[in-house]
Amino acid sequence: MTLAANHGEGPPETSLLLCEDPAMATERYNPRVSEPRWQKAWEEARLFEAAQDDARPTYYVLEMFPYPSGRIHIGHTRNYTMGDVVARYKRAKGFNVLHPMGWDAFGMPAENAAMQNKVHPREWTYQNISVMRDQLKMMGLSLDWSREFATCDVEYYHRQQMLFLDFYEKGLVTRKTSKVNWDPVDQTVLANEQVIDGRGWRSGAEVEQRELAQWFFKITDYSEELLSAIDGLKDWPEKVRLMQRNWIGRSEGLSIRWALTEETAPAGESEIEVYTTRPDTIFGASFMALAIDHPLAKKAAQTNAALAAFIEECRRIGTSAAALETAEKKGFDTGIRVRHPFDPEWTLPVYVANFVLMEYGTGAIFGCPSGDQRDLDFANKYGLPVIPVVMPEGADPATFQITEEAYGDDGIMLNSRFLDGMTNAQAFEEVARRLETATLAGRPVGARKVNFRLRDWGISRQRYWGCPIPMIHCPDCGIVPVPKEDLPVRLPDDVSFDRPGNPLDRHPTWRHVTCPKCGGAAQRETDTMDTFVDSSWYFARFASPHAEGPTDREAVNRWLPVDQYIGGIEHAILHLLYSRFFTRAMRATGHLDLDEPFKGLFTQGMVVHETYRSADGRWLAPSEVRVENADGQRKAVEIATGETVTIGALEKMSKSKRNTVSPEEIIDSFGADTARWFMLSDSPPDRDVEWTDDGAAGAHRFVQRVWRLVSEAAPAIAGTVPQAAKTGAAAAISKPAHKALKAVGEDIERLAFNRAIARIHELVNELQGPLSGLGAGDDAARAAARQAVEILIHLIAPFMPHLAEECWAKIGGEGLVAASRWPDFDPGLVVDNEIVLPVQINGKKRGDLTIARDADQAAVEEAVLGLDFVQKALGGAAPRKVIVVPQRIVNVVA
RNA sequence: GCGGACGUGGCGGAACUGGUAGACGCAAGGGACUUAAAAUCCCUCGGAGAAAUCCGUGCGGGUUCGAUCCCCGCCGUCCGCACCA
Repeated sequence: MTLAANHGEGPPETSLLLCEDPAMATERYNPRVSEPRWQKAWEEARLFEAAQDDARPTYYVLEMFPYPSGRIHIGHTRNYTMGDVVARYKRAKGFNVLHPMGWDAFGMPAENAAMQNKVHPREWTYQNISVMRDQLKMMGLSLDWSREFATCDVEYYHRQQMLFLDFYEKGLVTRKTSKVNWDPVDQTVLANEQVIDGRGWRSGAEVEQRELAQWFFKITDYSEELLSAIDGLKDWPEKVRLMQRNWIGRSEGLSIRWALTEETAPAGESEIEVYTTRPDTIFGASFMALAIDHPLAKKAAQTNAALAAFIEECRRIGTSAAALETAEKKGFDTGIRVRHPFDPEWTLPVYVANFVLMEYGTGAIFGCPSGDQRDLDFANKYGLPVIPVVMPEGADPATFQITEEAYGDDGIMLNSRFLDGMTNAQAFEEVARRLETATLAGRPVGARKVNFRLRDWGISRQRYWGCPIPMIHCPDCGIVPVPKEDLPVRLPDDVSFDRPGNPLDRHPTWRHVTCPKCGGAAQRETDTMDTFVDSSWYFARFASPHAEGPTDREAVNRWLPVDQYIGGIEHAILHLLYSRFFTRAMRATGHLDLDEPFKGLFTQGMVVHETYRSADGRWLAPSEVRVENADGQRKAVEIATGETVTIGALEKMSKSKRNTVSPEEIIDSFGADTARWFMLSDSPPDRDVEWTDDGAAGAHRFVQRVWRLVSEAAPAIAGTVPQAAKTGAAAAISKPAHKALKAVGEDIERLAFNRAIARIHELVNELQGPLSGLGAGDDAARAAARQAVEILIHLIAPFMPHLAEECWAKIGGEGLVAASRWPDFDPGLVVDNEIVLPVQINGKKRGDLTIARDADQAAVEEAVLGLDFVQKALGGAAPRKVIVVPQRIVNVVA
């Protein structure tokens, strides 16, 4: 049955359930009544507001804040539930917890909505926020709403403009003309990170290359630091650390200056500088290749019409990044020749080639066909020499050849004069050493150089709904920053969205200002900032959301770094790298005193759901489908038509595939606790979880089961003083409770929520019997039961906070569970005096041995050899060996 | 092409540092209660076998008293980067 088909019927509301004894009739737990009640109680007690003047140790847990798209998605709720479990647990452990929430509220969907629905982006955004805030509140999240802000609040972007000006003063902002990724549909510039397979990440349109003057943050100033500091991020997933390392892309090589021959050099040119990571292969060089934008290529084209035509053709074909990736490797011989740095008699042709990138290295390469497949293809196409210079160890230099497949691995040098016989690593050093001391025009020919793949961060966006860049263009003074006292630069309200492009550009008055320097007529910068800027420091603003400056330094230093940050893997590079840069830039400008914003990072999996498709190809929502189980086969039927539906793969919930289940539906049917519990059970939090109605129903059964267990035990334990029992029958109550208490705490610390949940299930299974048979006379059992129930309530509280409060009230607990301390386990109760040791014979388990926990090795060995099945296996012979792993296992080798 | 992760019952998964493989949940089957249903409770649930027992963590080897875990070689799935010189 689908969830929505169940909707309405739902679980019985407050029906009375008849138990064996009518006097014990237990009302079903009704989340629809309980959950709002406890949410109100928490809010009134202001339990989740983090105090600045609190001596307890701080703990900052943060989930990536949502974009206010309109409704909370189920993926959000899983993310926030994880953070909430941590927040509630840490609070119970005595930490002063900061767990804030805000809105990543600038961005294009608001403008798209404005264009489609004639609604102002501001109105659309704040309306969405209001809806989504209510939805989040229904989840029972322990958030500090007093710190809430949206990045489109003028109070927030005002401070962001302050930061921009500070960064500018510090030299961390530049304006440069550069080739940018232009999205022709959204009419805006995209960062490299926003181009996926040559297409805009949002519009899906093929991205074009354009030359534009843009504002950049100089993230490359921190390339080395951002890379090396990754080693210190011990509580980050290895996967993310690796992705960041690859993205920064450090390589060590040599830059080499090649002299042009005098007779072929264009006027005023005398050399080409190339960057290589393989200087060892320099004797395998057979051509040079320049990017089409390389200054020398441009110069040569001035006097060479055919070359100019070639460059123009490449530019035309190569306007989109997608085309670049599939384009054939093509080159054009410029006629220019260079001299080999180790042999002035040896000259090489200089080509202009469409595959050389101006943005990386120096925009020029030397081609070594034998060591690089792309160079080999190029050489074969244009009939250039192929000289093998590196061969696998053990190969014969006399016969080793390269024809169709290049050899790019490590090996031994050949055909390389003074390098022959060296390893390529030795040859690298030798070439570097010699070229560093050789000179050309009075300067060294070669220089060791570290290169990075990372580019500066272009932040200009030709959009309205973003943070205005506080700069002014004066015809006389040039670029002039807006004086800080003139901030904020507010977005105008009266804008139109009837055309694509930037409404700020065509606003009648907004852009016209007087120059702060000369007082003359000047123009405002109409670009706004990339929304990734907004999310690069919001975590710092939460520490002091109402501070006059961007941060209150004392507060931010106190709370940061974020102890546990939780979000999707899709932000492994962009958002996290930008935030790491921003933190450093804010340190450099005196806004805080730390390097790394996020101490612990956790990337959670998605919530996925089956997809349903009708015979005529329509996607069907789960609520439109009934799934039946017939002869062990699952069958889906469209409710409206009765037609059979194809059950498709598990996919991320999406509007297009219609495989969504909304948080409201779930809360309506089962309550927030059930949703929270289900989303964290079964699947490990870093993996995807499949939303199934059966699973949700199972979680709800458990909610009711806990409620029944506690409320049925309540009469027997009300007014009883909790007391653990170490011996006797009551120990069967205390021991599992304390063991679970220890294990669940450890599991939450490790974010192993699925394991914690399994442990709680076990505890309930173990308590079921003893608690249902509680006699009035047995004081020890009642005291132990009281304590075990209190422990159980504390264990479920981070996951199912409303149910925990209801249970707590039921047994007459004082105050709120949300405000109470996590109980301490008794170490004496989590170990048993007698243990059951598995006994193996030749590595296979053949039986058990029950023995005192502290029995020494000899005693264990003796007892094992006395066991019937051991003696039988040995057949009277002495064992060859007996391995006793203390408190683990015994292995008898026969 | 480069880099990485993963592969365990019908399903999601557990198994800590090399020490009882399958915890816990879901699904399924059987039973109890009920006029009936729902709810609840009990039992079964990797494969073969009547049982003893044997086999079993993608496949093939290896190390070890002992391997889901470590090593070597394959196969498969997923992810990231990708003309990076």
